[in-house]
Amino acid sequence: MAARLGVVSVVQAVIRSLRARIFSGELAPGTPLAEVDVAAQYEVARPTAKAALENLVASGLLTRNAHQTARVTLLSARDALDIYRTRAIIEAEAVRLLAALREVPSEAREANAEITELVGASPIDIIDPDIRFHAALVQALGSRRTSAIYAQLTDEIRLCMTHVQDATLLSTKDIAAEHARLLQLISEGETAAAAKVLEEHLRTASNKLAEHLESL
Amino acid sequence: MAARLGVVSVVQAVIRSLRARIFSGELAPGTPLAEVDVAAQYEVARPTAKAALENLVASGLLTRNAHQTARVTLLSARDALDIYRTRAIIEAEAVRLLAALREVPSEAREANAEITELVGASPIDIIDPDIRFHAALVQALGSRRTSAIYAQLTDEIRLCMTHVQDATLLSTKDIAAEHARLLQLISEGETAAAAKVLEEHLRTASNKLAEHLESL
DNA sequence: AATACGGAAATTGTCTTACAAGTACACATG
DNA sequence: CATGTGTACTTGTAAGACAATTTCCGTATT
Repeated sequence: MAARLGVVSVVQAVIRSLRARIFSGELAPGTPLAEVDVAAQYEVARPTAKAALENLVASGLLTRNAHQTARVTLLSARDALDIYRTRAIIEAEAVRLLAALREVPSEAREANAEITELVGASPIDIIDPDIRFHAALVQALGSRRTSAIYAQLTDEIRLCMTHVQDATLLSTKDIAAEHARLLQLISEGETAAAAKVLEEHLRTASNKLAEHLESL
Repeated sequence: MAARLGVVSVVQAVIRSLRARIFSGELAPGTPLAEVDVAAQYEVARPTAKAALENLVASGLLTRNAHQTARVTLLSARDALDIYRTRAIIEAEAVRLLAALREVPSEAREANAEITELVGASPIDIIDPDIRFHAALVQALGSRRTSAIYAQLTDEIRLCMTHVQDATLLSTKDIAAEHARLLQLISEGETAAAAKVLEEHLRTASNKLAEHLESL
């Protein structure tokens, strides 16, 4: 049950901290993270810092070439479109299965309820429930590997969000409404229609996102 | 252009060698790989061996718990079904796109021609062209991340193959015939039928595979 | 003045050594 | 025979050092 403790290993702890700082926006895209600096900041040995950085590079959160210092990944518009296209493949399949079973995951319903309550809040606050909503759909597939792959994508999706930061790309109300419509189609067993709504939902979101990234 | 050289870094070289040995069957599933042993074999420092092992653990080729020596992953029947289910999601989407464009990737056609020529050969020899056939379909999606994810899955697929080793699960002739039928449906623009054939192709393969793994 | 060359600084890649911490297995003991 | 303990083995982390590579800046040349 070590997973419930905050620290499993020093490397893991550093990884967690860096991830949190990246997602919070404290470490903005492009920020350099040298091994010695990270080691000094956390008071750990350089190999430890190195291992943490390599892990984050593998996740796509950091980018680095050989003999160059790692930097927080700066995603392009092309990247955003690619990420959303990939997630759409997985989520569409999940939605088709759920619709075939006419099974609406309770976590998805709860996450969307949370979004509905946050109509006036900052767009940053809806990132978390929004991600939980979509993750709940994928989770329903019940595939360990599909979920793992989607979790990886989720990291990059969150990174996308930090790029746009406070920019309001879509209204909270619209998002909640589209989610609700999707859940309704699932409950009605409309597999094709549900998949179509999801794909359209992701397409409009990624277009807005790409448009915003292009303007940077 | 360092990628064309055999050695980019020592860690990478060790990773490559271990991967090859795992896929060749020299390192059978369950084989323990202690850090000190790997370091001694390749005459590298333990941290270097450690980094290589950690990379392979991340790929799923090796398995290890904290403070325990890594072992070549032993896949269960459940794992095989999960792997094939996940790859089916991605490949089905690729096939649907290709059929919509009526575009048959030349690499897929060439890979299947290679399989056809190997009707009498050992089942091990068709692993490579078979994997290339399926990879060509996914490559056609033109998505960097989808391809990367599929490449990861490919590692586990190859690992599956080493588990069954010489066991003839499906006849080479049948495989080539199903591939040919799939390509034909793609060229005819039969999106739904092509996807269905692919899913059936993967389902029968994974069932045979799972059945065989269950009996171990 | 612009460009090419050369060198110094910074950073990563790897190795060596060392010790701490955890796990597993055998052994002794009740 | 079951249980607890201790030891050997393995991994986790640290500290220091040197090699290799890249980047950047200053200098010299055209």
